[in-house]
Amino acid sequence: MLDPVSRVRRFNRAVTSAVGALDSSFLGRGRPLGAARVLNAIGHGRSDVAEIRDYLGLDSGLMSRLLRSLEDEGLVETTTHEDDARRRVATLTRVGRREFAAYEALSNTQAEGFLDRHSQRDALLAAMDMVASALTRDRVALAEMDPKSEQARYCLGAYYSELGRRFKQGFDVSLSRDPDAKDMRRMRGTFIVAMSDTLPIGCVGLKGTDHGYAEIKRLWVAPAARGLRLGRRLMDAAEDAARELGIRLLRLDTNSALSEAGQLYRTTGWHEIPRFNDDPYPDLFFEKRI
Amino acid sequence: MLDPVSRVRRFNRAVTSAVGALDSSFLGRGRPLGAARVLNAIGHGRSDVAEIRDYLGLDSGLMSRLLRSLEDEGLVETTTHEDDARRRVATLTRVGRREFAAYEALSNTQAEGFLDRHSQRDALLAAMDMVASALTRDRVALAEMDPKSEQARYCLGAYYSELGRRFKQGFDVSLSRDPDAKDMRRMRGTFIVAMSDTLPIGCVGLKGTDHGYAEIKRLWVAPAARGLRLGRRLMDAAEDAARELGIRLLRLDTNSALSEAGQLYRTTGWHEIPRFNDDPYPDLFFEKRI
DNA sequence: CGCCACCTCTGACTAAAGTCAGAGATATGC
DNA sequence: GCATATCTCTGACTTTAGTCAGAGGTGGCG
Repeated sequence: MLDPVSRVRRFNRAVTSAVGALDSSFLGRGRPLGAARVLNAIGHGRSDVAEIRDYLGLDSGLMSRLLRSLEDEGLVETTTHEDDARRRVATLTRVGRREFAAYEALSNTQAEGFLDRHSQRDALLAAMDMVASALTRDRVALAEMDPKSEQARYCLGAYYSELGRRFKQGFDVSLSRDPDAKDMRRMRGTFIVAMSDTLPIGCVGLKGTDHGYAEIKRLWVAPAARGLRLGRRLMDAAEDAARELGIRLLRLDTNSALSEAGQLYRTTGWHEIPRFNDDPYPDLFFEKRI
Repeated sequence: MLDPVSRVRRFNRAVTSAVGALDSSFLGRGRPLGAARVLNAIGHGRSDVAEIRDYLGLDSGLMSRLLRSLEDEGLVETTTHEDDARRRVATLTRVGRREFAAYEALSNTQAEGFLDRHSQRDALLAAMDMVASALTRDRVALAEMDPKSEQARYCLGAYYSELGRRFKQGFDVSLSRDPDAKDMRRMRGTFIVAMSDTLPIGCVGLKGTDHGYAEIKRLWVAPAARGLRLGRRLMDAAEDAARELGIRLLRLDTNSALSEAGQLYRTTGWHEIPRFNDDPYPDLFFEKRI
């Protein structure tokens, strides 16, 4: 009843029945689940037939038939791919977009209804983020993004507000040496975001300098994603990028209040060096030759 | 991407694919999912055929055939119900129990594997408890239980350790007026536990006294279950039980550090009264006429 | 150009799940 | 005791999902 494995299994039972309910609400629109899934995949912007097939794990014969049935309903049109006439591209018709919107409304209403009934929304959402991140850990994708992109800005905002919570004296970006976005773009550096499905759950910046080293900046892992060893993955990716750019020496600064980070650096080949900048926030400085 | 509804929907996508994986691991034993589900329902103690059918949401014809196929495999035996010869009762054979154990092992290994890969186990489990409680809130069952039962003792242990965390001076049961179990049993009082599936998520005690009133004691809601308005449900159930027992006046003591509790009492017809005992921990005293 | 790889589609299947009506046995209420 | 309801089971379906082989067109490369 109370051991960890039973708790996981209780969770499994709870979500199995919830998923069942979700599926059957989708059947309410008079279309088999398979066809509904294809329609929704197209609605969410997947247009290449092979990509949809892959995403939904369908056999090519089955996929073809499902697509045909959606065409017969007048929801979908297929054309051949511009660059490769073997491939087909599916798009929603006007009617199809309306039908897709109806599915979206169903999902949104369901989600809102679930949240509205709960009076500790933020805690519940945080728990859902954590579980979802753990369940999809193998599908977390690291991608280089512009440091001004929406995803990157979300990560940085979350990072700053976390520093504000964890530093006794709070945190004010304007007092810190906020790295210039252009130093975290190729070919000077890069900015990497970890995406779990549509949610950014971590980031790291590699900031080029003119002093013979590059700096690691803004390493952040969302609270919901801690425990997935994502910090290490992000650091590895940043180092790989640095090597690609011909960088041989890395430095970083951090604060002893961020104990997990210090722990990570110490166990991955970094060693402490004396202060190398006058930023007021950091009190620990590291270097690594790669 | 970042609004609450998207986060819920990301969670839905994550669990949908996880549930799919869980289902297909069950197919590994060479039996269709329907038959495996029936076998497992029987293994988990559901024996009445109508009850299983209801639980799994199956048509009676389908249920009958699935049961027949399990009988043909030699896994299940059916007999007629003792009290009602129309009903049938299914039990596992020796082979059936072995097969059920294999499914159990599969589930347990899967759950352990999931936990083992995560380095923040406790946080993850707490999150899973919270999500599971929210998803199954309509199936939370309040049941009167003996205050010495395993479930009750679990709740009380969790309650005491939470008081220890929340009171500045900590909490030591032996210093408090720990209610005698026999005062929280019918006909003097009662003890109610809220069960979500197999997990106790809340409790409340009604303690009979010889002073013309009964006391509400040990109101506790698991952190994972907060936001479900379970405190109110438990209090209502305790009041109902008090009425049944002919009790007209209720009292309780609490501590101002437990702000949610105080809030609940004030909004549900209780009013503050002077201290009526010498317990060192409470600093707030309430009364309610029912 | 020829060959091979690749994508999509169709035909021909199977398995699993689910539906529906009705038969047969048994319980329940008047 | 009889009508009616309830439970299980069987037969006869349908729908959905999924598999497999092969046809026919296209792309890429020597």
